[in-house]
Amino acid sequence: MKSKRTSLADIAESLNVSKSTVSFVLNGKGKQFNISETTQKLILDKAKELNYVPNYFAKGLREGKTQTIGLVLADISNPFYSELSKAIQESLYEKGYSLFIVSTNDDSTMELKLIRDLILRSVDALIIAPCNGIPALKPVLDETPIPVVWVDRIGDEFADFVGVDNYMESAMLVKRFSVKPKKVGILHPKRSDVMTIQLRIDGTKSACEKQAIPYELASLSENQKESVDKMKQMIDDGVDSFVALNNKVALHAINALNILKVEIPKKVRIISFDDSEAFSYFAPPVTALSQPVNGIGKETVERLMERLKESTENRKHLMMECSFIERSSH
Amino acid sequence: MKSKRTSLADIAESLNVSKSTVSFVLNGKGKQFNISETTQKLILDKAKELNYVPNYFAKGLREGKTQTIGLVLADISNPFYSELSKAIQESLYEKGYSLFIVSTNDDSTMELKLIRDLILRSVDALIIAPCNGIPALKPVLDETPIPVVWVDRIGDEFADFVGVDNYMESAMLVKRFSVKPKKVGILHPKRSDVMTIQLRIDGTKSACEKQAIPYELASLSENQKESVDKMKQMIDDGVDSFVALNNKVALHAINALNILKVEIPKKVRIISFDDSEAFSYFAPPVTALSQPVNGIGKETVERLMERLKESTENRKHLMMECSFIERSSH
DNA sequence: TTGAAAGCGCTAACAT
DNA sequence: ATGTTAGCGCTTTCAA
Repeated sequence: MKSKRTSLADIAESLNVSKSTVSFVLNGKGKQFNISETTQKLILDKAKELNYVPNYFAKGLREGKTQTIGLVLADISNPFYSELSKAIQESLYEKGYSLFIVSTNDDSTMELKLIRDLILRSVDALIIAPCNGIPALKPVLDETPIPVVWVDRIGDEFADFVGVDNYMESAMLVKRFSVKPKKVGILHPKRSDVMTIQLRIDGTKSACEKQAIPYELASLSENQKESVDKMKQMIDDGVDSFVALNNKVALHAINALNILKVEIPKKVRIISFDDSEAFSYFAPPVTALSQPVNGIGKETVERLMERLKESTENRKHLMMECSFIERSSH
Repeated sequence: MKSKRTSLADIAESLNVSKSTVSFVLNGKGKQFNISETTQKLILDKAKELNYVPNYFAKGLREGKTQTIGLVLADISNPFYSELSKAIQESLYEKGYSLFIVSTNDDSTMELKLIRDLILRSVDALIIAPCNGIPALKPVLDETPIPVVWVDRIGDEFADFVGVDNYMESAMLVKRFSVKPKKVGILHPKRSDVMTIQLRIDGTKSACEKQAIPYELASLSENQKESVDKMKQMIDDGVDSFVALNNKVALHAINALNILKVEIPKKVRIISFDDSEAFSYFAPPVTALSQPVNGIGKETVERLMERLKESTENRKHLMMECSFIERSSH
C-alpha cells in the first residue's frame, strides 16, 4: 500500500516536459501531435515507474462522461436477477463500461432513494427493473438527462424495454401439459401485486377461459402447513394441473405434493414459470419455463448503447422468447 | 428527460449571489457563515426549482474521496456471493457508501483486470474474495494507497480477513452424523484448487484420521452418469457417510443417491457444507452447514470502516461460526 | 453577511 | 515538436 498517488504533473515535472505532452502520450495521441519517439518512451517509462493512474474525477469532470451504468433491481440474491446482472456486467465490460448494482428489496421508497443516489453519482444511464410504484419514479427520471432502459418489468410505455411476454408465455403453459387439464391450479406468491406476477395470473386465466378449462387460484408461502392444506384442498376440488407462477412457489408446491404423497406426474402435473438449478435434481425432475437471462442482458445493453449514442432511433419493447424445459413433472 | 444539468453557478447567477454563498447554503453551512434566512430560502427554493444535483466529479476531485467501495467476487450468480453482496451493500449504504460489484468467474487474469479498473475508478477501498492466484495481485495492490479487506478466502496473511474456518468447520462435520461413520466419502467439486475447498478437504481428512475412520475422495460434476458411477463405487467400497464440500456437489450426490434408490438416512447419510434454499424441500430434507453470510457481510464492512479511518488498529482475521442445520439426511 | 479567487487533475485549443 | 493556458464544477480561505 503506497501512500500517495502520482499525478500527471508529477511526471511532467520529473521529466521537464509539459503536462499536455504527458497527457497526449498517455492517451495514445503521441503520433497525432508529433511527439518524438524518445520523449514518448521517456514518458511511458516514467509513468510506469511512478505507477501513474489517471484521476478518474478530473477526467470525469473534464469529459462529462463516467462510463458507468446504474442497475436497479428488486433483489440481487434472486437467482434470476443475479444471473441477469452478471450478463449485463459482462456485456457492459466489453464496451468499457462499469456497473453499479443496487438492490431495492421491492421497496418503492428504497428504490427512489437508490435511483437518486445513482443520479447523484452521475451514471451515464440507468437500467431499471422497477417495483410497482413506477409513477413515483417518473418525476425524478423526467428531471434528469440520464437515459433509462427498463428490464424485466415495464416501467414506462414510451421507453425502451427488454424482457419477456409474461402474459403470453404463461397462457401457453396451459397447453403444455401431457394430459389435457381437467382443472388448473394457478399458484402465485403472496405478493401478487408485482407486475410480472399479475400478468402471469391474467395470462393463465385467459388461456383457461379460452379452452373452457375451470381453474382455481391460490397463494403459497414458506408456511408449509398452510401450503399443504391449500394444495390438498385444490386437489380435492379436482385440480390435476398446476401452474406455479415462479420458482419459489413451485418449490413450495412440490414440497407439499411430496408430503401429501401425491404422485407426479401420474396423479397431478406441475409446470414452473422460471427455472431453477435444483429442479433437475428433484424426483421427478421439474418441468419449467426458462427465461433467456443472458439474451435479456445482452439486448438490454444493446438498447442502452443506442440511447447513449443519442440516436433518434425509436424506443422499442423487446419481448424475448422463453424456452420450455421438458423434464418429467408435466 | 431534461437536457442539461443545473450547476452551482446557474443558481448563483439567476439569484445574483456568489457561488460560494450558494455552496454554503446547499451544504447546510448557512448558519455557520451567517447567511440571512432570506437568502438561504431563496437559494434552497431556486435549487429545487432548477432541480439541482451536485456534480459528483467536481466534488470528488475537490475532496479526494469517492464514497465508493469495490467488491470483487468469483461469481455473483453463486447464491453465497449474491447474498454476501446484498449484505455488504446494505451495511455500506447505511454508512453512505456505494458499491461496485464485479464478478471474476474465478479467472485470475480477469480478476487482475477488474481490480485495476476499480482502482482506476478511485474506489476508496476494496473488498476481495480472491481466486487462487493471489501472488499476482500483490504487486498491484502494493502500489495503490487503497486499503483491502479480504472476504471468504484469505488473500494476504497480513491484511484483514472475514470468513469462516473452513478447515475446522469441515472437521467438525465428521462427528455430526447420527451414526458413527464406518467409512467417509469426501465429495468435492472438480476444481479443488480453490483455497476454501482445499481447506475443507484437509479438514475432513484430518478429522477422519484422528478418529481412525477410513475415507475416500471423489469429485462430482454435472455429468450425471459419472456421478452415479462414482457414488455406486463408493457405496460398494463401504462408504456410509458422505460429506459434500459445497452445495452443488451435494445436489449431484443426492441426485445420484435417488437414482441408485439408496435410502437416506437409513442406508447412507449425507451432510452438505453450505446450505441451499432447495435443501428443505428435498425428501428427505438435507442437513447442512450454513455460513453466516449476513454476519460476514456486516463484519467485513466494520473492518473496512476501521481501515478507512486510517486507524492503526491491528489487522484481524475474523473467523465467524457456521451453524449446523439439522434436517433429516444425516 | 457576502464575494472573489485559488486550486483539485485533466484535456485540448491555441501559441510558439 | 512541445509548451501555455483556460476551464470543467466545486469547496474554502481570505478579503471586504
